[in-house]
Amino acid sequence: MGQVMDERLIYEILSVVEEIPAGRVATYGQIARLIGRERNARLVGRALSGASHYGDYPCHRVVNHAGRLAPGWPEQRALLENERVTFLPDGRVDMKRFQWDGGAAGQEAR
DNA sequence: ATACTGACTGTGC
DNA sequence: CGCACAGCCAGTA
Repeated sequence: MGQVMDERLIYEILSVVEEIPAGRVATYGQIARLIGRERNARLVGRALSGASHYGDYPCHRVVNHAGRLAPGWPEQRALLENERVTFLPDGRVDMKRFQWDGGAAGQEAR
């Protein structure tokens, strides 16, 4: 079957996603930068759209830089709330509080 | 091959 | 910080 982008890329992305701690969220660009593809943030989203096909990954902890959740996946909000992630009245995640440090240790949620 | 779309981001105001 | 616009990459028509 065919197409799916390089499995290597999928593996790198999922490898990072798997590292996201519960109660925290990461942005597509953040993940893209960690795998050396900062300009491929959109590709990360596309890859995650089929991540479930590769196994169980906390792809619900990945949101865009605005804290907006993935369209067509309202269930994502419940998954995050279940991890103590609070939402703003606008329906966005409070990135200031829940954005993952992404490897830059030293930062912790208060 | 070109055009449009999308789980995106950065910059300017 | 919020809105508008441009840039970017891959898939689909």
